[in-house]
Amino acid sequence: MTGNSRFAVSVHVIAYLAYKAGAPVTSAEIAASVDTNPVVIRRLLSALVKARLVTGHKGVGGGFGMASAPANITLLDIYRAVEPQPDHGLERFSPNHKCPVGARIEIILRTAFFKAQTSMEAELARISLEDVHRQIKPVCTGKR
Amino acid sequence: MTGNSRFAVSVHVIAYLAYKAGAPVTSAEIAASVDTNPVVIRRLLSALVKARLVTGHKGVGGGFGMASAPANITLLDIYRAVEPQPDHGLERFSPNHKCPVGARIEIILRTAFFKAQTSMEAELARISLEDVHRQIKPVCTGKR
DNA sequence: TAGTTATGTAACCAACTTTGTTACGATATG
DNA sequence: CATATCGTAACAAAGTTGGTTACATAACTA
Repeated sequence: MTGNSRFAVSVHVIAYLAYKAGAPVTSAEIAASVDTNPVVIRRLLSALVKARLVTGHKGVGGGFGMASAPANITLLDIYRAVEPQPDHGLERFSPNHKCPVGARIEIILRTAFFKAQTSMEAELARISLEDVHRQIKPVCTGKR
Repeated sequence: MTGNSRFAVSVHVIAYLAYKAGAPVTSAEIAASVDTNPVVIRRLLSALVKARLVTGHKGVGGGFGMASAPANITLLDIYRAVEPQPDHGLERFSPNHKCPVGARIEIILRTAFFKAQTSMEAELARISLEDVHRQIKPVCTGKR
């Protein structure tokens, strides 16, 4: 049970917006789909709006909607919008620089983590919201 | 300050063992290099011994040492030894399955996370402890 | 065998993170 | 003006992490 669910929930949220494309969707409605509190959803949507992935409107008849076509949004866009830069534990890692190992290990680890992270992000960039949406649609339309 | 430092510290620990190759090294000595408590080091070493990356001996003249040549150990071996399988937040994510999005999103996310994780691990597998050791050695030997 | 050194691990604590919740102000609609 | 909705602060409960103490176990030395 390590880490947080912000990214997972955010993908769900945007997938829901794509699913309900057109009409504005309230945080309460999305919360019902995710099974959580509307404030949790609004917190994430706040970050997604700042990243220009989503638009939001207050007041009667307000709610949220996609800011662009699903084909133009990747999972990496969502990941970057809601997750801080991972530090892989280097924040709380300050070895003894008087030891040759302690003096050099940080830059070595930074380099390794950067490669690993870059590779992971490239994989997320290969998946678009359209890919996600395509796997949800059939349940509602096809099959009769 | 997200995540933990187990992997980072573990790489430091094994790099230190490689650096001190031959003689057994105590948890207290490693702790001085990492700048933490010996128990923290022994906790990680316990996992590394179980993964057969490291050997340990009790008693006078005891301590830890590498179980194989640095060329035969990759960062992925260390990662798997000390980190649990990441769940990317799916553990605490149980959407409403009555909603078509909630019903399908879990498997979609699982697939995406698996690809991302696999890609990241492949990158860690490309870095051996010998690569790490090579970047530490020069400080102690060369340059005169 | 006694004394010393070192590991193995349990128990506990403080600090931090994460999520859910209440509350309330701001804003848009009609 | 009344209502719906967002935006965000404040707080609590539960879990994670790293540091610390404590002590049992094991191995070496004399």
